[in-house]
Amino acid sequence: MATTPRRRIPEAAISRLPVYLRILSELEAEEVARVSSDELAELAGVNAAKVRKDLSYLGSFGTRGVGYEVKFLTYQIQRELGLNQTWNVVIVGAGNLGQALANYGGIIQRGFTVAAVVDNDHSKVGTEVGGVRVRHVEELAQLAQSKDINIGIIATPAQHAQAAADVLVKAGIGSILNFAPTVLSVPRSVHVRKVDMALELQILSYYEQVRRQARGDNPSEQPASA
Amino acid sequence: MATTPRRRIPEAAISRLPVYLRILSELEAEEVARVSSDELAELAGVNAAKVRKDLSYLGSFGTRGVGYEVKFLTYQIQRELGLNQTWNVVIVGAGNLGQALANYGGIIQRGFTVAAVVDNDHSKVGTEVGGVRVRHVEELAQLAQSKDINIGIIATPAQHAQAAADVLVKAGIGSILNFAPTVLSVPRSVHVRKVDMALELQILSYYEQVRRQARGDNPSEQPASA
DNA sequence: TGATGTGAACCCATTCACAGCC
DNA sequence: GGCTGTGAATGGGTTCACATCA
Repeated sequence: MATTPRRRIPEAAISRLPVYLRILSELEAEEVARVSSDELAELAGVNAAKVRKDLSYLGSFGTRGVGYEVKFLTYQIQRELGLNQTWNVVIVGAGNLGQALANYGGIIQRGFTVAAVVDNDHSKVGTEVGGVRVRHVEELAQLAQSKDINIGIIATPAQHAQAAADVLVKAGIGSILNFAPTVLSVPRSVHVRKVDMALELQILSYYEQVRRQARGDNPSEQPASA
Repeated sequence: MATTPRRRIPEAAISRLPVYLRILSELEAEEVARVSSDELAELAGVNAAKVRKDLSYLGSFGTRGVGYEVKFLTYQIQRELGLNQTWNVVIVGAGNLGQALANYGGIIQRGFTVAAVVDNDHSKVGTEVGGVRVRHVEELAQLAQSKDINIGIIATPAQHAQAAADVLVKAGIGSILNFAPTVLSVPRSVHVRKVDMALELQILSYYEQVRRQARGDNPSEQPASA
């Protein structure tokens, strides 16, 4: 026990750390050595108090009157997020999306390795996707163990997403990234995050509609072609 | 004025409405006529009070002692989100991602039409992607006007994302869905939503690391192979 | 009776404002 | 002097619990 007392960091703050991290890596590429909370806030599109509060959860890594050392802060955030180690992921579903994800090197980037790709379709098993041979989904539990896989990506059609989640959970995987347009039912201890373009578009639709109504437009069902 | 008094609906509630909508459409496909807040909550993975509160922002559409009429509630949520009309979107960037988005019919679904695809690369202009001819990004403002486009999707490489956003804003587009791993700087009135797999994975990494530490593991940089 | 709709209580997140330190 | 770090104040969102009504 007592590796680190590990203060509880609010979920909202955690979700912003990767944003700061990305900005810091850009700054490092530009050989900027130090950054203030004001600058970082500007670049991250949030306010400075939030940046300072978020960073203060990690510890006191800044220098009063000066700012934060870019490299040091990068290291600390990576450490906090667990990005100083490699995580093995499995992609469930070797269709279009699964293949795209496995091949898109820019997405599965430093720190994440596609250790396995599985599918329930026997005709796909054995083909090569993103540098690994596709295995049958029944082998998942065994693969997860032997390859130390902790994160699963669901890239199946909607109707198979829940079954995919069940298999992942049974294989002992605790974190799931869900690309299927489906609400997954999983034990409370499992973390699920969702990537869903349709949802995002529908939310934007709302704000566009508000804008339209504010302008006084009255789009009675179908906007006229004139 | 006074199209609808339009009460302010909390952002958090808005972001859940598309989830309810999707569940309702599944229920409708299964020919379920009524649903209670308890059932809906279970299917949406939230608690029942939240469902009732969210829905109450739209009006009193349920029946006490009974529940909600699936079709009627669907209609009301669609209406609230502006999904009873068609939105035209432009995709900026005709590379791999842009092409995938334009072609993936399941993503650009009912209510959204890919009215234009633009790119800054002249060699791509004129090719056909997702049923439309790619136009040069300089034509965007003109296209936005003539085709009544309100939503832009950024599918460019990171280094061009801000320029893409600038062009969209200048063209009068008020809502942006950003697939590039970049924080966009836009006027406050513009709504931006982000789809970013790498960010999501990094957040999951954090929770896996917490789990690992809770188990007492001590993965000193590289986990040993034993 | 049973489920909605909603004020009130609670809780988490954001922002303020300034003490503390370089 | 300037910027961090952080208690305190504020605000928004969630949950509770019950009055209300079919």
